[in-house]
Amino acid sequence: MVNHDLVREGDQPVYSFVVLEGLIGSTKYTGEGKRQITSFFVAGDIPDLHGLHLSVMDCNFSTLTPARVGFMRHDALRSICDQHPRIAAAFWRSTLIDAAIYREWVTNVGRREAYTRMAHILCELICRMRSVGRIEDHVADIPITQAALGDALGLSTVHVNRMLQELRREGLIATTGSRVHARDWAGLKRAGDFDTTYLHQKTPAD
Amino acid sequence: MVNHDLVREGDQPVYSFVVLEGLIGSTKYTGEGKRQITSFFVAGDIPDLHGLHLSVMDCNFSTLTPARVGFMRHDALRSICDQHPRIAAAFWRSTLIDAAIYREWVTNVGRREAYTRMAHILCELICRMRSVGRIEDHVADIPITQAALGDALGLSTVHVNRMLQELRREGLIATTGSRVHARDWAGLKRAGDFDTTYLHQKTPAD
DNA sequence: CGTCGCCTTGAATTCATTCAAACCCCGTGG
DNA sequence: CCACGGGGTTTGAATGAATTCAAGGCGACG
Repeated sequence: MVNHDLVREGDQPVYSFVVLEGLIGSTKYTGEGKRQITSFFVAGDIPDLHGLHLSVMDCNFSTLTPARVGFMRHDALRSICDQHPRIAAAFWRSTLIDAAIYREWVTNVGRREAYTRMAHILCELICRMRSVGRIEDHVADIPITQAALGDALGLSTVHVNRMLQELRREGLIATTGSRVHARDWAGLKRAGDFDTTYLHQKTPAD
Repeated sequence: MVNHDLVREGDQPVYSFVVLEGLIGSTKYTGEGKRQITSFFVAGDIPDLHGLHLSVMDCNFSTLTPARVGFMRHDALRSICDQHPRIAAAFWRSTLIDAAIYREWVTNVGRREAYTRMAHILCELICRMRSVGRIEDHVADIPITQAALGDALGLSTVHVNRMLQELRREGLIATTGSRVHARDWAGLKRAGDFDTTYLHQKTPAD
């Protein structure tokens, strides 16, 4: 159920999919076999809309937690786009926000140190889950492994573990099982050098 | 002329622009003031098409070398898109390729070590310049500073310098002034763990 | 009750940064 | 014509952040 590839690099899919439940990641592998998660996708997102206009996949989409998705044929999507330019524009916009998130990830991985990076990604996850109603009282249910977090942050599992400990020690988060509780949201944002602008949320859930 | 911001984070521009000459970078700054270049744009590219559908800029666009650009009003572009769905689709496709490049950059910065990372970015630059006819005999004229390369790779200037030296020592590249010569293209691609797929070039210039 | 996956811990190592200084090329002005 | 600066490159040494390796613990599940 977890780490299941829905689409693979090199594929030429005729379907896109929408996330109904769980967490999906777009992933790439280096020649050395190291995995990088390049973005998360939460309920409501359509991760691989780019397949509509790019014939060959340049990344994989895998489940990071148990998940449910719904598939949609490309030809159906295309005819919807042709007939309803507003929807086409909305799809386009959605892919542009994905790109904005990728940009932020490059910055996060390239220029922030591990502790800040960790806090930042938690902020993003919480914001995005909140905007689709998956957060209650700053508590997010994210049954993602520390290894996966490492793949998203470009860090080793061991170091992810230490950074999480430090965030707990600082009183910024608490974890019980798969739940992450943002105990000090303002502090977490500060620690993560986090600014929601890049998410382009209509209601800046903050 | 260099390091000139054409557009700034937070702006709500009414123009997009096309690169006519030179190298443009999309950049972001962390709270600590560190710069990350999240992508390059070469002649023919339209870097900030996303401004068409996202009202506020989440990154800057700066010149990395002396450059010439041409501006285009958003309302003009929008009416072109409305009247010519084929052009709209081409624009959309172009932004999707940008996103694919961002994904690769996340991977490059997150999971490849400095030497490989450096080789990889040179491969990308050379491929993209070649596809728009800016390369003769594997020689690229890229008057970009090592500091800028560092900002693109998430590395310090000093380390960029050392990695370039190593690439020279291995006989993969030669540099004279601002010219980079890929002396051993196959070797450089191997060293950079480089696969052109993500560039989605129609004529895989390789 | 044993096993498997995931989390945690410590110590040694490595990769990359930082700091500081020297160098080089090139354009400018005395 | 040469001294002067300035931006960019190069070098070495010391430091630091994160990885790797290896082992142990913890909890869920068959």
